[in-house]
Amino acid sequence: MKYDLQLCIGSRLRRLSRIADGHFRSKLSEFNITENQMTILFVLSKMGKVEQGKIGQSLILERSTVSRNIKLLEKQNYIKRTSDYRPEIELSKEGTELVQTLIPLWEETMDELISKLGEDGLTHLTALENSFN
Amino acid sequence: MKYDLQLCIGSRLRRLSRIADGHFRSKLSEFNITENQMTILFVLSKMGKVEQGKIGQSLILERSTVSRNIKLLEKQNYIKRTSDYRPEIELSKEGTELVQTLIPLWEETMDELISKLGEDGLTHLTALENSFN
DNA sequence: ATATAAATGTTGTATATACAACTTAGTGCT
DNA sequence: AGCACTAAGTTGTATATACAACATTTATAT
Repeated sequence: MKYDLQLCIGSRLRRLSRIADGHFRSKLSEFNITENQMTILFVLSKMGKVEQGKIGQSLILERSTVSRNIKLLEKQNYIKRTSDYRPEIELSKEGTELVQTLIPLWEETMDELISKLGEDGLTHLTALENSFN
Repeated sequence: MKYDLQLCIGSRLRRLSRIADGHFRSKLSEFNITENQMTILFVLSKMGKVEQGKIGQSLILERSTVSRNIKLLEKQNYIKRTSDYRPEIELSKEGTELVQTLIPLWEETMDELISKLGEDGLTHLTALENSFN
């Protein structure tokens, strides 16, 4: 055996992502929103009015994942979209307000995680990302 | 804004895990097996005959996830389990053979990923894990 | 020994993700 | 204009995951 099976990079990253998600999710329990949807709202908050496809490009999410999330967010009136086949998406007033509510919670979670990861943690994470690109 | 929204540790780890999974998955296309199931088979290969719950403890997987995967693996005769309420699980002959087939493919993928991550990559990953524990 | 509590397994529900198939729209070529 | 090609959105299917509800088994307390 060249490597120990415990070293599997796939299962380790899956686990890390489950842990991080759990932290964010625990802050979201009172909102009818998932971590992933929060991320999409944040991206929209940054990008303003954009084609749906841009969201996936920005987060490297599959088209279908974006499509379904957009539908869920629209159902809750957090986003508006034009009726084109390739719609343009933007936050609604409610969505903008929700983002303002979520940001402090998100920041708390980031504080929590960064205090766990330590100063170097983010550096390690960035290093991993850079090598994967 | 205390942090840039792009820094979100949750979405970044989700993305890293999607990338790594993609590498493993591309090697598994000819097998009727997922990355996660492969990991479970590998754990069983290490642990021998164990209670189902030990699998989840080892991989930090939810009971329900383990339960469903065990069912899928049993359907393909890769594992055997006792008929108790808390069954003991072990690889079948087919499962053991599959593991032997998968190990070289898994090693190739690990080589690929490690060549991307570089020497320090694994160190970074380990550092992240240690701080999350 | 029996009742209660704790641990574990299963199942239902909802989202996340990948991938394939299909739809629709836009582009370029002739 | 008409046709082929491409890009993007949607939907279906299957697994991954979380969480809740429920079932079963084991442990504990009296």
